[in-house]
Amino acid sequence: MNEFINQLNEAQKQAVINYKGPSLVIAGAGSGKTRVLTYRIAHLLQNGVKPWRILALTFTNKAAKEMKERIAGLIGEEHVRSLWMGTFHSIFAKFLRKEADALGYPSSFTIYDTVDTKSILRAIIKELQLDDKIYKPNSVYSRISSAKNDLITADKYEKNADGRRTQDEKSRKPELYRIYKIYAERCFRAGAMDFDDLLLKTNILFRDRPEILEKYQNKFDYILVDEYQDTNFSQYLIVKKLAEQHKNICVVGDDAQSIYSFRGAKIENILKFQKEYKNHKLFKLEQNYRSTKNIVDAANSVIEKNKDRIKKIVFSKKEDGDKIKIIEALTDNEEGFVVINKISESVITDETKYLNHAILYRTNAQSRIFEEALRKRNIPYKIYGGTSFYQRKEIKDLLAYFKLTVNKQDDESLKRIINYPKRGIGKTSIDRLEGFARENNISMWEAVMKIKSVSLGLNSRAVSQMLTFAEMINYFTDEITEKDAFYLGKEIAEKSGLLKELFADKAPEAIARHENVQELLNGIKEFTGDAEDNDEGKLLDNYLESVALLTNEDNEKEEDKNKVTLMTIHSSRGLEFRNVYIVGVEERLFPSEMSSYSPKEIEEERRLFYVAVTRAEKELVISYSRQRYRWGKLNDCTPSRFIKDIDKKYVDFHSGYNDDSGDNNSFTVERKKYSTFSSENKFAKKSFVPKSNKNEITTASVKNTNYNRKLKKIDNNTEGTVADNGKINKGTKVKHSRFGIGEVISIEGIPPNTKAVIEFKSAGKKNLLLKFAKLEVIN
DNA sequence: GCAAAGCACGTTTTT
DNA sequence: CGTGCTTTGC
Repeated sequence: MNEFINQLNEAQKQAVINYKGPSLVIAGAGSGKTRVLTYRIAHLLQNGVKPWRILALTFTNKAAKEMKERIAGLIGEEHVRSLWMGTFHSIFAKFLRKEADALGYPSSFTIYDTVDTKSILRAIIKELQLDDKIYKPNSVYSRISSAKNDLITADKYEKNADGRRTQDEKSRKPELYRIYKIYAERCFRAGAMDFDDLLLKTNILFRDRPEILEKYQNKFDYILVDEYQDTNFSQYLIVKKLAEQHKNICVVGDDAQSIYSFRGAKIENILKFQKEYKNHKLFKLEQNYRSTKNIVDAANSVIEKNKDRIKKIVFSKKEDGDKIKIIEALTDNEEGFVVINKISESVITDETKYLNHAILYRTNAQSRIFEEALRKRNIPYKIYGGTSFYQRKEIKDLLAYFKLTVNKQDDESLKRIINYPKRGIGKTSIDRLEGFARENNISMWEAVMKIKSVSLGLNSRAVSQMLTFAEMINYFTDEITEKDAFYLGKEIAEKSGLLKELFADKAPEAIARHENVQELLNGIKEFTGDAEDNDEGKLLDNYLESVALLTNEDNEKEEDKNKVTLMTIHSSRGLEFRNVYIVGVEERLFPSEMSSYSPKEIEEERRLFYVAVTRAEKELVISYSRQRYRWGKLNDCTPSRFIKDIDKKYVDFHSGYNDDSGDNNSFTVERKKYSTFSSENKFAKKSFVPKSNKNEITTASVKNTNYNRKLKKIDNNTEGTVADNGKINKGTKVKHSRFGIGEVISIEGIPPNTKAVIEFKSAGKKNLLLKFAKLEVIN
């Protein structure tokens, strides 16, 4: 009947065409899970189901976007537009705005991210005069988050409904429930919800307002959930309630790839689906289309060590392929060089392109070393994760202006910007304002409105500045419906003085910040498109809605295409690369030290390792180091137990790790190569880079990490002071305006970013960039 | 009220 | 080792 259905194997096909009633699709790694989901939706649409009657829930924006594109490719874009497809958080945020009234919230409620939440918690802990060494904001946060995900409200928590208070008392945090209570009240009063609230409040809404639940039950004929093994209790219950009416629910997932229990995901949800829906259909996708036999079999041999799992046999019909290479390095730096050399070799021999390579690590902190090594070799790369663009100070500042403009109750935003840029409103003034607001149960904004009629002992300048500030925000608010998001956003950036502040500052980091703000404005421009001034859905509040739940850049840029990928294993799930390098595979790092006490958590770490292994199509390299810096201290490391979990017949040892493997020579070779390159470094082997545009390659990928931000600083200022590099070599005696006299110990990097390590007589060892350091050569 | 300097703390993983 | 927060000194 339908052409595209014939592209599927039998199991996939069955999972696509049996769309009535509840179905469980267990999808092994690389077995075409997304394919089944997208074809199933396309099939539904072709059978006359209206797109707006389909709800498809994912965990990432990226997954939703990709699926939309693929469905559009199958049956045309017009069908896709009105699909309800998105993350749990974004879809239910939309519903909550519509139904906000029923919960006593404004429909323009603010969404707090983790950083906002933590800073509020920190403030509450302080107010309650609790010891923040015992009540660490991080652990308090995760405690509250976990309660919310289990649908324990602050009231229930106080009543000790599920024994949480007892637990807290045992761990000497008896006051936790009070923090939760105050936090919840404060959010409510500020008209704000955090991530977990978006799900919790949806549940409360469905519980307390049956007629609203019924409306949404009737709204959707078909419900699909991706990565079902990652749902927490709150999400599980939302899905269950929504599906009650029609029971056309299809959940897709893989218990072997469940890696988010730390944030409340319940692997049981997928395990108990079969009991819960008696007449369900079960589909198992077991053929892996991604990887060679060796890789698939090796992965199987690892996951077999886990007890908790649904039995399935993932298999590949591809060639056997190369064995997995295990590489030992002596230091973390060497690990970086060895891995980057491998990539370089593969690309030079024309076997692969940069985009075929991915470096996967357990923690974001590990990325730095690989960035450095890549940069030294002028290899283009992109980093995912780390501090998101939207969490940068300057971005949060501007967004705070937007938020306050839309929602005046938002105290957090007000505090953030009332004196930024500087208006002469000091900390004491703000504290008093806040104290007054709390005492009178009003928002800080309302307190400003009353500031003239009460005496808080503030100086008159602070008072008048506060009023001017409020006037400005009011002016912005008046414009919301008049101007589109881009126009108003730009106006706010200018009139607030924020752009000016950054522009006036010639410090390199201020320039980078200025550019970031410009980049945000570009993003708004893109959002607004070519819309006329007050088109529906193109206003500032609409933009805020769309941006609140974006964590990482979802828009891959054209220039980012041919680059080596660096990311955590968590964010790699669902992706595939020809060559994969799993790095830092050491005890206490992977598995993480924090999970090493509980067998359950070790199993989760093993699943994580399984995810990493199954990302590779053809070549897989696993590396570990014997020594590694941690918190500035050098530590000895041992290879991870997971390496031993792989059946030996799939593995090639390139190191002395395994004494009986016999061949230690190849590793010696690796190490020699590394030292050769590192010493020749200053001659910059540019021929390795396809287009020789120097450091711009890395500049283009400037995005996330702080390290990257520094790169950006440097590249922005190439016209700064450039020292005469030619004269400065190893051994040269130099004089620095601040550090005094010293001697150059070593030089590295490629001009104009040549770096020197200099030992100063009084100031000690310093790492300096020659183009910035005004050095005087002395004889 | 503001800048510079000192110090504590952190590393899981993310919507 | 870095970052960001708090304290200190003008």
